[in-house]
Amino acid sequence: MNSRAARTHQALISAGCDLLLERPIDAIPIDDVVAAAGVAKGSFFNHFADKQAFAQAIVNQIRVELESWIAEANADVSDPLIRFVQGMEISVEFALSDRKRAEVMLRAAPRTTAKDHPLNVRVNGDLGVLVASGVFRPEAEHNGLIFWLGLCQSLTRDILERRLERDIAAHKVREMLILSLSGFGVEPAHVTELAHYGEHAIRDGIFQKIVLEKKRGQ
Amino acid sequence: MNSRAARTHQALISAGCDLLLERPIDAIPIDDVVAAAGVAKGSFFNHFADKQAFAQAIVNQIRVELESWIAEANADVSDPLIRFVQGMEISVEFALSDRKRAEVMLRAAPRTTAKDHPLNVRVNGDLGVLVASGVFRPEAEHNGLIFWLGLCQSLTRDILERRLERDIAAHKVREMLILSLSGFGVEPAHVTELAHYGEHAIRDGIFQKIVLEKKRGQ
DNA sequence: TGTACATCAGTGAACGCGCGTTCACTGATGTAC
DNA sequence: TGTACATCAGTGAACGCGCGTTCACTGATGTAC
Repeated sequence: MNSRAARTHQALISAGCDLLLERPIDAIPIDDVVAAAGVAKGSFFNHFADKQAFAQAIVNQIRVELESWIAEANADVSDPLIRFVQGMEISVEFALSDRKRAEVMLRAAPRTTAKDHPLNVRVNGDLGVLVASGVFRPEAEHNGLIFWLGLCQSLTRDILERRLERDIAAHKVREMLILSLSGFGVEPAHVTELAHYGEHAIRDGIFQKIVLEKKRGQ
Repeated sequence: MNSRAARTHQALISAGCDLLLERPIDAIPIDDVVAAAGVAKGSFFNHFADKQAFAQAIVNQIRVELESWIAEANADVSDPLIRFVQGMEISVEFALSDRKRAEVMLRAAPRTTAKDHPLNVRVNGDLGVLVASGVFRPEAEHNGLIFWLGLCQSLTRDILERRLERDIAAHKVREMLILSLSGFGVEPAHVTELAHYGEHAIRDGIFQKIVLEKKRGQ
């Protein structure tokens, strides 16, 4: 795809993303998309088979980005518990530094609880290790994923809905980590340490670089 | 409203509910609704101003039902912790005995985390009492609601998505209660007791009567 | 580097149909006497 | 209880417009020589 085509393609995706913030895809006429993107109506069909494929493409692009962020943040981390916790932190960073995309993704693809969903398979593996090694209590083995995903999603939604500041969000991450890691049965001293670390990771924006780099790179 | 009108009204709502299981409201032509309800197209507009009002009416009816179930189950319960836990159990019972409505509600109205949402205000009050009395750890005060709602919703979604049997769901409730109540800081012996009670409440369907009574009463 | 040609994306007017909404008419239900 | 009338919901054909999709044409980009 040459650069002109790439520009048009991205303009449509971006415009679609903006519009998806306000209303569902079925309530968005293609006229509105092309007007916002500044291209002719016919161009839309050079790039997407139909409106559904368009919506799919938008959500896919976001999902792939999020996956790549998580992969990058966890690239050189060997402790499964740190990887586990960083998943929450990346999600929160996503909500803070790329609000529009985060909101569109949360709305369009309510996170499935399936263990074999691409976003979950890594998390679930780490969870198994943590139970096997006795860091997490045995009850976490089968339902830990549902537990964890539910509260990560709830936390992210709260940050997005209430447009929370970074500092407030950081504090919230600390408390959520205390509640959830205690629930998993992690030893209290370790919980405090991880929660403290998590709060500062968000407050200091240590994952911000990852998110913004990828955002610019497109 | 006379009985003929009431019948038509309910036929439309029921048909709409069935169709909402498969696709979003914008993808459902009114022709399909009236065909499924067995009434003429014009009747639709005797009852609803437009399609959006129709969707709203469906979700409202479900929300009111769920609220009344929770109110009924908690009517003569004075212990805030029991009320709290029973909220999860009613949600699960809802998913088990009235799958269609539960699924439509979960899809249409992703539960907000707002403290003043009608469904949340009672829960949040109980939470405050539990923190003040030292049953829950202090970190639960501001973020306990998000934590709790997130995992209740995640649990319900899992049961609906995977069409879980009652026994499996009951076991899941037990484990989720262990994880979450431990997270809140409830004393271990009490956690075990509540989780055990919760599992049997679902397995024996003690809230089923409430749900089915209201369902039939309409 | 310049020219000629092929390819590929962009353009926007036109089409047409799906679907929301209306409305004049019919038939049922409720009420007055 | 029966009759006459008013009210109210049901009916479905007809309308019309919003919007998805097409297409013939234009202009830009890339390539061969």
